[in-house]
Amino acid sequence: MSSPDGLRSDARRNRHQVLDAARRVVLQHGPTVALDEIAKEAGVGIGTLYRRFGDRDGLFKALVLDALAQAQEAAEKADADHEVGFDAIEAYALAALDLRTSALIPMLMDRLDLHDAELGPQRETGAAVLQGLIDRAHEDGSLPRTVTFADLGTLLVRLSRPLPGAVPAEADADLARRQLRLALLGMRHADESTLDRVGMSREELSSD
Amino acid sequence: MSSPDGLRSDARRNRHQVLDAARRVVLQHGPTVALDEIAKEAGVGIGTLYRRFGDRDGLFKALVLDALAQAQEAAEKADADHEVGFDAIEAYALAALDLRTSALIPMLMDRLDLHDAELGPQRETGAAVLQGLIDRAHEDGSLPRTVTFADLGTLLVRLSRPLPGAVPAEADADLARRQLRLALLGMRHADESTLDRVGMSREELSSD
DNA sequence: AGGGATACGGAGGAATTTTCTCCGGTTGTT
DNA sequence: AACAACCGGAGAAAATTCCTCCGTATCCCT
Repeated sequence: MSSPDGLRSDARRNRHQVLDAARRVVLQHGPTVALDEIAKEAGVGIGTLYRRFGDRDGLFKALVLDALAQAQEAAEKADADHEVGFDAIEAYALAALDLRTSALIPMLMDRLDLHDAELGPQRETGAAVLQGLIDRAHEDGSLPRTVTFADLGTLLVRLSRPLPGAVPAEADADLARRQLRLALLGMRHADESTLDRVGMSREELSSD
Repeated sequence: MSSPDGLRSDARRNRHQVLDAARRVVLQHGPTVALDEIAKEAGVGIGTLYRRFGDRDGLFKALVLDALAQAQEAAEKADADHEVGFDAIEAYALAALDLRTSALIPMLMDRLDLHDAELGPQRETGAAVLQGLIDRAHEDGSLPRTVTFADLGTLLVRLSRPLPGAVPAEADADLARRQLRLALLGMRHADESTLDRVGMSREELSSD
């Protein structure tokens, strides 16, 4: 037991494979997919999945925690690396697209306990970081104030979901990046003829 | 029996309600939803659904045929109404967003028989009309040649899918329209710094 | 308004799918 | 080498979904 998590090396490897497979499969088929499907995609027996995660909700919680941590790391890096607010947003958005976190979380929303002691705060922090990037870009004038959290957040959700049908992952990712670039270009130059009013805030998006 | 389809008035009304409900529910939950779910959303007994459509594939075929016809009508109107190619595309895209046809068809793809005598040609024609709009916009210079069928088509797919999670339909549609406007603005002004190469053609998208 | 044809809802048994435990065998660690 | 940790997946139990059938309701024509 040379590792901090107390897992044997094969167990740790399998754990990661399951988490990776779960991300792909859930994004593709939604939160009701059979767990066997995930195990198969991970190249692992179904018993291994249950042993490691307990049940469906346990797996999903681990999945979201993992994804949130990666996204937050990307956001902090983007924030630190770029002087201009808009450039930080662009860097973060491209990274988030690869992780696909933005789509994963709302897809699992109704199966997740948002008052969970770990999940709640982590999720709150995750959203706050993007909000921070947007505020900065508003303030330095690199992003029009009509473009808001809801616009950017849900754009990432839409672009992060795999296309329905049998589209190769490579083509899908390539198209998503192109579409992100186009939308960002649009955002940068949006005036009142493009968007006739200010978009929704973070609060409006989740409550209303 | 005063009607051409030989249906009684209540039967025809129910048929439409089922088709409408199916569109919403399939977009939200994918092609494997329980048919009971669709019947419930339509406010109709499960027996009525089976009586009218035979089975799942029968329902889906009718659904796609219906959606394709509406989309084609919208495309032809957009084509006729606008002098500039780009404007026609914009008009069509906004209409298609309301219909959500673009997402529906790929979602049902693997359950559909594309060699079906009705489905095949109708689908072919549907795609050809959008291709025609794009060609026109390329030729009159209102759309950069780096932006292709795959870019526009899959953008519409992504924007047409309802957001995952419990987002009210009204907010979802509003966000989708904003995002479409932003992306179109980006497309209009895309140069080689935004898109470094030409996108995929219709053939490349479906085969590769 | 009456009568026949058409259509409706949904209960419930059959069929399918999904869950999740258990244990004989394997692999990693010391 | 020896022990503990881990693995795969068969298969019984549970849950879900399908889809027919029939007593009742609605429509449409005369």
